[in-house]
Amino acid sequence: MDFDRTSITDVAREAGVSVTTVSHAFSGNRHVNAETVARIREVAERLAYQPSQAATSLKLGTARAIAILVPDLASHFYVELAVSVERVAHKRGYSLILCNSEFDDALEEDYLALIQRQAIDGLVYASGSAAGREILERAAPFPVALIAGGSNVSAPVIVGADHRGGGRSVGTHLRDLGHTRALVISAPTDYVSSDERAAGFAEAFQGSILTVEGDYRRDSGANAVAARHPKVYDYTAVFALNDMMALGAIGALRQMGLRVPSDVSVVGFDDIPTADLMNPALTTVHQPAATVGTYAADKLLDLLDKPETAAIDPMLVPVHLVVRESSGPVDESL
Amino acid sequence: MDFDRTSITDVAREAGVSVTTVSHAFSGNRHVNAETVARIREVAERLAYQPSQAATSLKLGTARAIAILVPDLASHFYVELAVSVERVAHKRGYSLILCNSEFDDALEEDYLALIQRQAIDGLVYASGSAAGREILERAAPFPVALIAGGSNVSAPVIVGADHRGGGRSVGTHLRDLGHTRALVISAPTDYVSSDERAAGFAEAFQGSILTVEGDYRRDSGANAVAARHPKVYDYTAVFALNDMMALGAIGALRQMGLRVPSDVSVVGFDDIPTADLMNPALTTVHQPAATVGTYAADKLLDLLDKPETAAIDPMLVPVHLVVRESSGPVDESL
DNA sequence: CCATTTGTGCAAGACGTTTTGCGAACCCGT
DNA sequence: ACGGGTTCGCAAAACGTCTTGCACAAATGG
Repeated sequence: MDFDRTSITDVAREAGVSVTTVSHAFSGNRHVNAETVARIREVAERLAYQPSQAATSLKLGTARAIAILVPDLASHFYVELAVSVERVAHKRGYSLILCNSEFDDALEEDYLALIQRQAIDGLVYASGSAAGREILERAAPFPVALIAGGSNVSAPVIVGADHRGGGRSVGTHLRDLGHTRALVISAPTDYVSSDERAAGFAEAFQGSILTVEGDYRRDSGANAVAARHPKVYDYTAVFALNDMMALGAIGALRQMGLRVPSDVSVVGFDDIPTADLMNPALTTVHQPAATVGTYAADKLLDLLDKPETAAIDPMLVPVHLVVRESSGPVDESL
Repeated sequence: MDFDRTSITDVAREAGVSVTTVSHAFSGNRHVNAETVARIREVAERLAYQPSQAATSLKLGTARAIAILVPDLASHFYVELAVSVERVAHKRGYSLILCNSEFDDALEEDYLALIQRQAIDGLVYASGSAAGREILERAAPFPVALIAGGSNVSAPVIVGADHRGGGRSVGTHLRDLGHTRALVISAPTDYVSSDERAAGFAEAFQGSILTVEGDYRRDSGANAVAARHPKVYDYTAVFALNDMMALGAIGALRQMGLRVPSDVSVVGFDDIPTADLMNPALTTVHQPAATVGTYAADKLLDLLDKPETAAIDPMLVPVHLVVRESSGPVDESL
């Protein structure tokens, strides 16, 4: 297929030096005359020489790559996370391998094999499944940045948005509006971020709460309210654990002839890019995904690039409630 | 740091066989007794052995990885594309390296170095920049799947959505509605997909067209119409080359006190997941991103996995117009 | 002019696999 | 007991890079 790849030997020959010198010219490991370096650089450029990834990787024991493992790249938060992680990885000379588990434990396990393979030097783990966490424990001293951590798993880098605080601010908001009975559309409970959001909400809301499990998708939000009519299950507010489900809920509410927010208020979580364009504009919790991703990636790469780096304290990134039109005071006339 | 990695030698010792046999047990390259294979498998499992990626890569000359290069992962189309490509890659035993050029030619060049590095076996190139294409030419016989191809660049796999057809259907739709003067909010012209959309539109619309260049973001859509008031620039319809700009345009129109679609119709492109929830619901062109991505990845990997595969004819995936509420007949009373 | 520094070459080993030719056992049926 | 098949070990080479000890020349300093 491909016959001739330009190797370090070719560069050496062309530049009239030994491979030793070429190698040192790049690594800086041994002093090389400035002119020689320049000449080598020029030749390498001309021949489009790049050292074989596999060879350097094998010799140096480093892959110059990290991976990001997310449960659902279709979700806005994870996209923004991946983008920000990719940006710092690239800036620091690492490649980013994308792993999308789609909430499937078996897939997660597949991806985690990249560690044993030494195909990656570090991992940004943003999929909070119980199974995955157990696996992470096994991979013990491996450099991983845990996103949306919380709980009892330890990792060299832990950073997350303040889901509990976010949930709490939603609870407060709704309670202040006069609501006392709410429906929360939750999500698979082995994902800590969901648990935290729901727990924070319960803490602050202090009213009666009915919980229906969703799966983060629009349909599940719609189904949740469709199966529990507000009038019969008696609630005036809905807290969906993400925006998509909130949107689904609003749609279903509409179809039932109910108005948002005069009949029932709906609050989401994430603040997707079009949340402000909805009708009504969605009240939701804004997550600074890029901040989280950038911080996680930077700390993770610090760990890899400068071994003298100490362990880092867990970091909690604040979130904030964005009040728009989908939430309002309870209609006393009811 | 890490002292002991379980190598193939460890597995051999533990299973009481030679490394030769272990290797053959996995590769199937030489017949090995079924019981022996089972024992080796069991031991490997127990020791959590995975062959070193670097070593196999070096020996076999294959990285078992491909990359996807997109201009903007924040855009819905590219996310869906990446997700579908990742799915196929994983299913077929490849890793996917994410490259987000952010419309920056320098970054593209960085990423393309992965090819020389032999860090990837193939590439899904979805960033239609002129510079990138020129680079691709240099990497000549490299297995690349070109997305949104068109134009004159050749590649082993070419697959794209029918942007021209999509643009055409928008043109037809608007013309049939009675519009004769339109504003198109375009995008950097060295990206072929944009050119195609605009060209198709012009073909079918056959009215007077005013073009303003945007950058695919909401703001640029808003700015475009803000700078050209419909009443003074005299148009009754706008075609934005993607949904985000269309949404921006609608917002700006609103702010000018104009109604959509009774005063001016707005059509987008992409059909983002919340397009149907807008107010008004957005008329747009649906792109089957997953179909494109799956096809591209499958064909690309066919090329890598079975060398006997012949070159593939370019494939054009049909798109379709989704008429919703943001477009309507011209108001004759004006 | 001798001592030191600077710049480089040479050769060899290592990283962990995969592959291959050459046997050497062993089992089977006859 | 013999030819043929099955199963496997051994040893060596190879993939492309980095590293290192030793050597040697040229340039520099005193």
